[in-house]
Amino acid sequence: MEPIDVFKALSNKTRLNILKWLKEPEKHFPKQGAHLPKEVSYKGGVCVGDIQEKAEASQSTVSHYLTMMQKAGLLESVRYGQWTYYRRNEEAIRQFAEYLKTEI
Amino acid sequence: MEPIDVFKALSNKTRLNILKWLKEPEKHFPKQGAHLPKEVSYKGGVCVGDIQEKAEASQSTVSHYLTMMQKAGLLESVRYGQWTYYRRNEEAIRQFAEYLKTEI
DNA sequence: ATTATATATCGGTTTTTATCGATATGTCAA
DNA sequence: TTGACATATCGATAAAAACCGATATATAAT
Repeated sequence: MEPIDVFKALSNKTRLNILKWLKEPEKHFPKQGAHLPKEVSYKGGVCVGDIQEKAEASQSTVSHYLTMMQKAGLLESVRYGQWTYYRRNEEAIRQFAEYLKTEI
Repeated sequence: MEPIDVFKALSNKTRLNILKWLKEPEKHFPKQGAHLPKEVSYKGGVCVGDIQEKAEASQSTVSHYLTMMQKAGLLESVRYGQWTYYRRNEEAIRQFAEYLKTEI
């Protein structure tokens, strides 16, 4: 987890919003998990399409954002069928907050 | 203090270094305060020239960096004669770390 | 097999950021 | 008041990021 990459990922309004939205997925993405059979639930995960709809940017842009945030360590993902579900990587985020507090 | 501006300011290696160096000015800037009469000491402040030397970038670039970091709220400055001294704005940095921990 | 759907990747254009040298501004010393 | 120095700002170019539509890939349904 490179701090610089995390700072870059967070220095964009839409990406910052995505991270915040994913704190309360059920609140911001009402139809969350609609495509998932219950036995494969991925807690807190939201599919790209739902995020795109809310973010109001093109499909390719949002896909790119999510990849970038994942590479930075802020998100993790799982693919179920044709959907990719993204959710926060809470442990990495916690570590980053800790890094900021002590090292910066 | 706009979080986005802070993230942008921190998403550059040199700027991030400057912020870290200023945590221990006496360690990283040996001749710190050399131009200052003792009665006007500005605790933790380092002049632009010393920072530039250490940062190994042009004078205009470093000056620009410092201005940007100040606008973001990470630094504060005072002018003494022909020198501008910059130091960390610890309270703002603490607030930002707190924001990150609770809001992000 | 074909079609439909979701997501990822590609290629290109526009916008922003990085970075420098040159110049302006402000201060000090002779 | 002239000259030297520190810093800030300007103007320009180069590099990187943003962003989109088009296309590729993977899965699912018919």
